[in-house]
Amino acid sequence: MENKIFRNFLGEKGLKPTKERIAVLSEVFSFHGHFEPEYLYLRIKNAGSKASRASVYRTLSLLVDCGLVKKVTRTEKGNIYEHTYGHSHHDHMICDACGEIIEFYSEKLENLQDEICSENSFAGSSHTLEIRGHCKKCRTKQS
Amino acid sequence: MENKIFRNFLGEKGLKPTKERIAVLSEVFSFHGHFEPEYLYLRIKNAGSKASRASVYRTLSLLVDCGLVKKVTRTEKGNIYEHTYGHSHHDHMICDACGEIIEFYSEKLENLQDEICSENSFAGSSHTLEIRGHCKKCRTKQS
DNA sequence: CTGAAACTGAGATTGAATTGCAATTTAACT
DNA sequence: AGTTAAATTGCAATTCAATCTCAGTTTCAG
Repeated sequence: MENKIFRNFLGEKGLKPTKERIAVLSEVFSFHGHFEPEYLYLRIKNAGSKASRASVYRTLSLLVDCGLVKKVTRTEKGNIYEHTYGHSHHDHMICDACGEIIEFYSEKLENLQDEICSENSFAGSSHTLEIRGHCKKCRTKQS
Repeated sequence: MENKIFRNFLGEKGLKPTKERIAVLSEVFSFHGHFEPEYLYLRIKNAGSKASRASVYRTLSLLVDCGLVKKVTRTEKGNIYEHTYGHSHHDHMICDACGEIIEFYSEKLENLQDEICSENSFAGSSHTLEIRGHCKKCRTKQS
C-alpha cells in the first residue's frame, strides 16, 4: 500500500517520514481525481493536519520521484497532479474553456501505438496523450 | 504566404501591421524548429529589428490566434512554440537513453482519436502524443 | 540522552508572463 | 499634407506559481 511504498522510498534515501510528509501522502490518496498543489494544501489544512505550502510542494516532488504521483499536465495556472498507485493507465482530454479533465482508455489506441512503435523499431515504455478542445457543456454553451 | 495571412487577420480585427509585429512574424518564420519567447526576443534584437519583450509576447499570442504558430508545450521554464504554417502535423517518440526525437504521423491514429472524441462528445481541436522508450540504436546497445 | 543531520515554516526570491499607462505611431478622413 | 481618434509601444510595476533561505525544531541512531 502507498504508505509502505513511500516510507520505503524515504528510508532508502535517508529521508524521514515526518508528520507533514505523511499528511500530504494521506491527503493525496484520500480522494480520487486530479488536483493542483494549492487545492491539496487547502484540503490538508481543512483536514486538521498542518503542512506549509513549501512542504506540500516539496513532498509532492518526492511522491513523483517514487512513482506514487504523476504530473499530469501544466496549465496557465500551474501544474496538475494525480495519484497513480492503484490507478490504471489512461489518457486525458482537457477542455480549453472550463478546464475539465476527462479520462479515457482505448485498447485500440494502445495497440495502434504498439504497432507504430514496431514500425519505427522503437521500444515504447510509456506515453502521454492529451487531447485539447471543448467538452460537451462548453460546446453547447457556445451556440 | 504567412505575411498575407497575418495582415489579413489583423485587418479583420482592426489591428495594425506595425513594424514590431512584422518583425516578430518574420523572425518566427526565419528558422525551423521549436523556440521559447525569450529566444525569439534575442533573435529579433540580433537581427537588428526592435521589439520589446512585451511586444514579442503580445504578438506571439496573436500568431497563435490566427493559427500560424502553435504552443507546443509548457516546460518548467516556460512555453515552447513552433510555427505551423507549411508544416504538417506529427507526433513524437523520444528516446530516454539518447534523447533522440523521432517524428511520426499515422492517419489511423488521427482517425481513432476523432472516434474517441465523438464517443465522449468532445470537440477535439489539437492533441499532443509523446511516446517514451528506447530507440533502435539504444535497444541494441543495451543487449 | 545527546548530537548531528534532516526538516519545517515564514518570508524572500525567482522568473515567465501580463498589465497599466504615458508617450508614440498609424491611418482614415478632410 | 494636416488633424485626430484609436491603436500600439516600451518600460516598469505587478502577478503568481514555484523555489529557496535560514534560523529554529524535530528526528533518530548510538
